[in-house]
Amino acid sequence: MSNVINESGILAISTRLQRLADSLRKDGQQIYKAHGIDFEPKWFPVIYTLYSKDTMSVMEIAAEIGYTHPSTISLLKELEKQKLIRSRKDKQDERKRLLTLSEKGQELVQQMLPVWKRMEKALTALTNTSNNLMAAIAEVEAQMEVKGFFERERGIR
Amino acid sequence: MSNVINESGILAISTRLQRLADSLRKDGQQIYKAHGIDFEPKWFPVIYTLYSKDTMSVMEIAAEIGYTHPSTISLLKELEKQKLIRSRKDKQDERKRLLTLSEKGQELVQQMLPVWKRMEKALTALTNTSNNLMAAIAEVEAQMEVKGFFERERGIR
DNA sequence: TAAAACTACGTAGTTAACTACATAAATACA
DNA sequence: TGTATTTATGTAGTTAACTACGTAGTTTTA
Repeated sequence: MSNVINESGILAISTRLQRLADSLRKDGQQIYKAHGIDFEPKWFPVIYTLYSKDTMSVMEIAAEIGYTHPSTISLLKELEKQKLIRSRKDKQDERKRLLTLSEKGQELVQQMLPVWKRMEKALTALTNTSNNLMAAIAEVEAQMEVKGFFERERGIR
Repeated sequence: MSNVINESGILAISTRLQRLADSLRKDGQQIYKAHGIDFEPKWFPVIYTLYSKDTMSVMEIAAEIGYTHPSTISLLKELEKQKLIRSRKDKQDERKRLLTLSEKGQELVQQMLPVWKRMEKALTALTNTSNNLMAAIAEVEAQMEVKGFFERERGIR
């Protein structure tokens, strides 16, 4: 599979990253299902953020999970439909909408905590090879902060 | 940025991979534009494959680049619209459609070759940290072949 | 203190992949 | 040899992110 793409090497890195992300997300979906939990992997960043921080506005959540606010809003809509979160207007600033986990959301998190532990173990086993994937991602993210791909290419003599 | 997601660690790995893939693809777009080249990063796998193998059918290309055939077909459509590739029916097997680079496509590849070299250098500089990202991806892909995320989670005691 | 600028949120439409299903040609087999 | 199966391609609709743009509060400033 993918002989030419492997040969073309690093130029196809974005394709490879995408593919890996996809298959991990799909397996995640299957795992929740296998545990009888009605939860989508894409909801994790929002739910985990609200579990950690209790109450946040739309923009704060978006910044925290690193998504744009429209993407965040559509996730929040789904989560409200699932009754996993609740929202109310901020009395101090009427522009803001404050989000919290609902009772159902908190119960679901409690139910998921042991599954998250198992997933962590499985992912650690999967990715703890001689070049550690999580570490590599963090390192590349740091390199990008210093100087992005675009700037680097421009600087090649 | 993304404090809670970094804390939640490996569970958000698919989100992190996705985000990295996205920003590299976007920078890629900018780089082509900066060189006055009318080319989308997503076209790279197909174009590079046809450049290497000369003539291939739809299914062969899909298998080669690791995409589903509908995704491949829609890429091929765009590329035909751009007149970068040409297609003809296979005389031996009337079901098959054979694709090749057009003259314009071959010229564009020649124009892109030096840019690809520069991109390779920039990407190598960006990703060659102590945990090498390309190596890490290859290692994790190999681990997934042995045993996927789903099977591993199921096996946790 | 009214106008300008900014911030928070929302909607519409796009993108780039996917799955599910349909059709036509080629091949296998009863 | 005609029917069933497989293979190659195509279409329709979905998904999960995005950008662009609009509106309504809040804050700054002339």
